[in-house]
Amino acid sequence: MKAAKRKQLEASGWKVGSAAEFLELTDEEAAYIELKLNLAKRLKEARTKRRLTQKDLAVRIDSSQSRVAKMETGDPSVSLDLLIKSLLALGVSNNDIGKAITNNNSKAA
Amino acid sequence: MKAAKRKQLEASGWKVGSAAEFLELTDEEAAYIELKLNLAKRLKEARTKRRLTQKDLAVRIDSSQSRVAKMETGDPSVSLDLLIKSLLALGVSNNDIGKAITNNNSKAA
DNA sequence: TAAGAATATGTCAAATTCGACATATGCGCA
DNA sequence: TGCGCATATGTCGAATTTGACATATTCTTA
Repeated sequence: MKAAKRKQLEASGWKVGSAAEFLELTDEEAAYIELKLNLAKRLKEARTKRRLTQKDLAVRIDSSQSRVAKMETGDPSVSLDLLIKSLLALGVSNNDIGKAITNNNSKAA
Repeated sequence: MKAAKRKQLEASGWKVGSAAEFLELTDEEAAYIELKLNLAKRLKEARTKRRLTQKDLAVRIDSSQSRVAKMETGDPSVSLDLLIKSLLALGVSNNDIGKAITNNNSKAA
């Protein structure tokens, strides 16, 4: 795994105890995190495009600002369920959600 | 909402108390269910293609046959997290997961 | 049709994720 | 600099999802 990706993950709330521990991520775990971060990014885009604050969105989905913040940083404590339900609440279609997952900035799939 | 879709949802484990209650599904709820059923379908495809039983898959993902069955029928008690982690465990890529969500058999998005 | 294998359904205590709250950090701008 | 607003982080009891188990149903195939 590349250092750049590690940085991305760390910056996104994934606590990495040690380099060794980090490198023990299986492909499956890495794919899961990547998928989650793609959705997180799409959520932030959708929200800011609509000029809503995290608090605004939180009210819409009966949640809290802190949970929205965690969603957008891909915090391990948030589920894909909540992320996807939030995207739907913002009017993002299933098609666009699928595209957000498919659109990987990385080189390989 | 069309009767055909209602049938599909009922056949997939979504208990519908009454027609009236059913019709109160918001677009958002309908989209969520559709997305989940798309993943459920893809999971069953991936598993059967690999000639695994539900029990086989359950062992791989440290779960149980009954939960795999619920995943494949789109049972309300299973999260998108579990569904997606199971797909990844079968070697399905993020790209293919995105496509499974995007590939809607329905007319509109 | 009978028997066995695979899948589906219902329930429950344990584990995880939730919203809420407090509080910290960042980010303009007067 | 200091103030106001937006976002991030840590924690907690409540709510939801979990694997496991029992059991029912469906599918094969002999």
